[in-house]
Amino acid sequence: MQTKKEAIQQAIYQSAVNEFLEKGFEKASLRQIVKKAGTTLGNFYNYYENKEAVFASIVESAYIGMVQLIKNHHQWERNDELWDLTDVEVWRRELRKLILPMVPAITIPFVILIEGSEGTRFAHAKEDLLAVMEEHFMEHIEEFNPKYPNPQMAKVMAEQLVFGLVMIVKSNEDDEVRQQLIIEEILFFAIGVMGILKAF
Amino acid sequence: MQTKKEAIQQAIYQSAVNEFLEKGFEKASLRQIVKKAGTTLGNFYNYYENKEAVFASIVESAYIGMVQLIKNHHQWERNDELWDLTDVEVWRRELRKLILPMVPAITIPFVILIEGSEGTRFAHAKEDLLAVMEEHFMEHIEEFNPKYPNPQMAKVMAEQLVFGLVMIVKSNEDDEVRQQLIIEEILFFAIGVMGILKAF
Amino acid sequence: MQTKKEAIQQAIYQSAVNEFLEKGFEKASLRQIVKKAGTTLGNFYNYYENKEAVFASIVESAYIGMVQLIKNHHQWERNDELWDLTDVEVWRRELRKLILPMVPAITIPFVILIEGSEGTRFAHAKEDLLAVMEEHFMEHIEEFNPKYPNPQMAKVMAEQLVFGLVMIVKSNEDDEVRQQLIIEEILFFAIGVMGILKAF
Amino acid sequence: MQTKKEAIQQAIYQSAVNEFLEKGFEKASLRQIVKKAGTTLGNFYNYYENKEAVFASIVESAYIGMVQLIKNHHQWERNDELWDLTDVEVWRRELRKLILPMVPAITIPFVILIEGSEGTRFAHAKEDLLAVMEEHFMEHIEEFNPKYPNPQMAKVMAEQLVFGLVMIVKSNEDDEVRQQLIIEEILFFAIGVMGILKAF
DNA sequence: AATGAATGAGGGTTCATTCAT
DNA sequence: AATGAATGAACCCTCATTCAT
Repeated sequence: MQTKKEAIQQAIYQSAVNEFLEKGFEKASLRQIVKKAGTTLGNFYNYYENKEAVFASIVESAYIGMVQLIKNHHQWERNDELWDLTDVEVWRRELRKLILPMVPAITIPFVILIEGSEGTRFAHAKEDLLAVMEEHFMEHIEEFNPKYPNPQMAKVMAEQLVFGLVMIVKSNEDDEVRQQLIIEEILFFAIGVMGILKAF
Repeated sequence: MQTKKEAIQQAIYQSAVNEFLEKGFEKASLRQIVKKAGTTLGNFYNYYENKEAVFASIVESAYIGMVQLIKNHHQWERNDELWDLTDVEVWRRELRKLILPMVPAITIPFVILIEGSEGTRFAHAKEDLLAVMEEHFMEHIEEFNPKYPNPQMAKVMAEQLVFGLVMIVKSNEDDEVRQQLIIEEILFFAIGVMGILKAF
Repeated sequence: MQTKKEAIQQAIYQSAVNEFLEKGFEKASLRQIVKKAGTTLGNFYNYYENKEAVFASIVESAYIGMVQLIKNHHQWERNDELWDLTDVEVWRRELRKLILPMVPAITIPFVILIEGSEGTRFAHAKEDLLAVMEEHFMEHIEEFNPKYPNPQMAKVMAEQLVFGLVMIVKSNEDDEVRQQLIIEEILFFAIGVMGILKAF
Repeated sequence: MQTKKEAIQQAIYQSAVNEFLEKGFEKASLRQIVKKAGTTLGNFYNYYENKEAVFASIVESAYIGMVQLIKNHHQWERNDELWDLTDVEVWRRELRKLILPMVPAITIPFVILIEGSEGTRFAHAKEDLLAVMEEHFMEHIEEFNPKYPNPQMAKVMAEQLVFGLVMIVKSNEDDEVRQQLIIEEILFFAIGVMGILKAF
């Protein structure tokens, strides 16, 4: 049975998720959070140490997952022959295998971590991820067309891809749909990147 | 000759641009703006009616430009044969002609309008633009592959493209470079979109 | 045998002693007290009525002792010939006899009563004691040099002596040492007072 | 002419002096300060950066004076023959010459610095002064009676003397009286210390 | 044109105490 | 006997805006 204590904690947690998702850490108002959770400001501090603590309780595991992902980033595409494929549908199938394990990490807490961490000790998370991804795109450029004249696109691609994943999660609540769209998103990037690299 | 009055107005304006770009309208602090502009809080109100007025003065013409762009969106790609091209380099050349007139609109005020309008009467601008672009992507889907099973990608694409343009402007101060990257960005989208549509 | 109930009460009591000694009544935090006592805020109220009650339980007997002391203050130095002595060492010996009975009253609770009572019903205790002692010093002045031009020193002496006793207790945990220093303290005052009175 | 601005600043300053003197930094309430100054909490921040800033404005020069005093502490009693005097009245006269230059430093801000600094960056000032004074008393013990069995009294003396000066300032508003009492206070200590050292 | 004083609302946080379980 | 949830007031501080000078 769920005790009342847990019910309120849950209510605060959920209300905080909504508030942080909508406004980010700094703009989020504890007064707003507790009001929507049906309790009082003083009582909030019986459940969480402070504003950052409830934020941390939301994003912490997403952060840990992200750190893992970054640590293993050299394994992201092991089979190099992937890039030789020309049939998009085959590509899609191969990508799915590659991407599926990462999908469960891409959730609302992940979105809050990326978009709403300013002002917290997680503020560096977004930049860390972007740095790795930029480097990753850079490696593709080096490999496929070292003479590509716009390497600044690596950074743009990194930010854009992360932002795209964030948008997919925010706009779609169903897990199946999210999964599908994430595959499409990454396929889209793979095709686009190869495309602009080819010609020069 | 620039009078002193104009100089102060300019200083406030520029300081406000920096502040709004960095923090958005709501988080921006008038105290910070006037301090960096070398004047005082009270004097600010001799030049602008209030916080939103200076924001508007920055963003207004970018907004008008955007509205124009939206109004003419059906003309964005007049020559349909464009999509039949297979040589990327030719595509790039054609796109350049198409895109160049739009480039001057994609500036810092545009970025502020898109990213920092929350809490102002321009808050809807971003959504308006996204709506048109989503519709635009939708039309491409209808035209090239009506059976494409993930039409939600139209929205993702729209948000992503706008965000990419914003990132390009924020990360690159040189006009030439911005222009170049904007072309690449749109080329990237064109290729990517055609790619994921092809297979189904 | 000490029951568990008594053990907790003891723990709270001791924790409160430390907290009140360190911060005084008003700055002391019940949360801090119960945490260090290993129990909870709610449970505290099963043992004490409120914050002031636990303070009173610490300070009460010291207060009663002090009231007794004050009531008998005319007996503090019965043998007037004491003041005729010139040999310091003899003085020290006589003072010891006089002072020893008072020493057990000068303890940590006494210190808390004097230093930390603000905000409680014991707040007046310090002033009461000081008033009597000031009067006492005044009597010495009257007796030995009625023309002494700085009778305000009586008040200063009173405050200083009490404060000195407090410091001795706070800085020295050993009973023997405390006793020794209290004798020295009072001897120091006796000599000093006689000294400044003599000359005028 | 005193402008209104200065009047309010003065009112806040004076109100803060009273509050800090009475309660110390931590217990002092800005709300109380501004209420007594006849203004509002928000307006306080037009005059001072924060609570600690107004505190600093009160004690800063007293602190600087104290640091100077400590730096020169080896000069406190240059003429060693002072201690050979037996006539108290001569002693009093010599002490007066020695002490007078220090008297202007012993003011209300000094009292606040010593008694009310906890929680501020001046918190160490009291201990610094006490350490030097304890050492100073220790030197006297070493010089006049190295076998004195209660060297812990050096610390007690230090705390007591400082406290005595504080009390003199708090209890007497007239500068002449303060001066007179400070002389007596230090004479009292000189006599007392020499007295308890003599016998062993 | 320029200053900055003044206001009032809102921000996060700590507190002693009460109460249902 | 024990828990800790709940309350409401107080804490320091920042804010955009108004206004008298």
